[in-house]
Amino acid sequence: MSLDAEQRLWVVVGPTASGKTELALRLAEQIDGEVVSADSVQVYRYFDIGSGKPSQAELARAPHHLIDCCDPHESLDAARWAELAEASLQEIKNRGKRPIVCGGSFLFVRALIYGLAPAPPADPELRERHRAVAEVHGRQALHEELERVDPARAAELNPNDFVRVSRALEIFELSGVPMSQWQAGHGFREVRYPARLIGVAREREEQDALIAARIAKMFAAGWLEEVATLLERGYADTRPMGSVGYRQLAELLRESRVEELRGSPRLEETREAIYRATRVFARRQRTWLREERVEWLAPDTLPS
RNA sequence: GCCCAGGUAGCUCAGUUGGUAGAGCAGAGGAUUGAAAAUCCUCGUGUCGGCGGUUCGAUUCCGUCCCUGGGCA
Repeated sequence: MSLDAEQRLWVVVGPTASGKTELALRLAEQIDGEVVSADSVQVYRYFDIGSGKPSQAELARAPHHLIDCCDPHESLDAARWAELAEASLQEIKNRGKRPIVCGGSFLFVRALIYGLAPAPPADPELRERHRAVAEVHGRQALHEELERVDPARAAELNPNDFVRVSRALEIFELSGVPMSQWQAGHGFREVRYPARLIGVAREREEQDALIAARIAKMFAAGWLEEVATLLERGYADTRPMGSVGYRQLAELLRESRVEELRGSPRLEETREAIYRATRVFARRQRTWLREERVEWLAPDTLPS
């Protein structure tokens, strides 16, 4: 192991179901490390099965951080996650251990490694206002508003991309400074944590098969029942309920009860839809990773 | 066997008053600076079921055959 590798922050990346958890655990065991999860759904308590949280047995193999760290109503965002992750890194170092970041939420990973532009944080009231404007006047109207205050950012965004248009407006309304200006001063140029990105290389077909197997396992483990319980407990409108799989199951459970769904064709259709949505998600993850320099390891091997 | 409704993109379907056709989903690629498992963008030639006929020209009209539903026997 080179000195350089020792000093850098190890980050296990890769598309969903590619084997990140196992690789991270084996690394942790090898170097006596602790795992910091970079997963936008696993941070939420109670969303256990469908988010693919590590099992009890896996959790026992190494200490884990940022799993179950917040309530589903809290809506943890990338900036807040990065703060928590930094705190975890510090804590681990103080203990004389080594952290291994592991996860598939790459904006989170980027926010940790490079930080985000120091623009103002999200404001729920403004977002609600933007939503209302878009509803009444259309997304175009919101984009036109952005064109007036931040033409540079407006030019980069498609008017339909409500989420980003709203965020750009929000930044200007809160700070009086256009988002494009905040970005120009930041640009992901400064590396705060030099990182070594590692992933498990998979053929496309193998990857699809792993996704299918994983979904089958989740249903066998009682995913449908988990979602039904979460809905009963009032988590219908939370962030994680909008994630892949939870979203589809929640919709299904809006009109049907668990008992009538078990083994039904409708459940089978939903399972198919979840499989497809997961593959689409994995594709988007692959797009993120193309940008980064990642060491792709053959399955069941460890980095040198 | 007869009657009715269909057979159009991998799937579900729209459409062409006759000038060889387009949506959604799927699939592929891309973007991504506090919603990120979110959000958004780009990419559509397919014997328009087969064979004949009418026509300058048929996926469209006519005939016939095949297939799939449904009804009557």
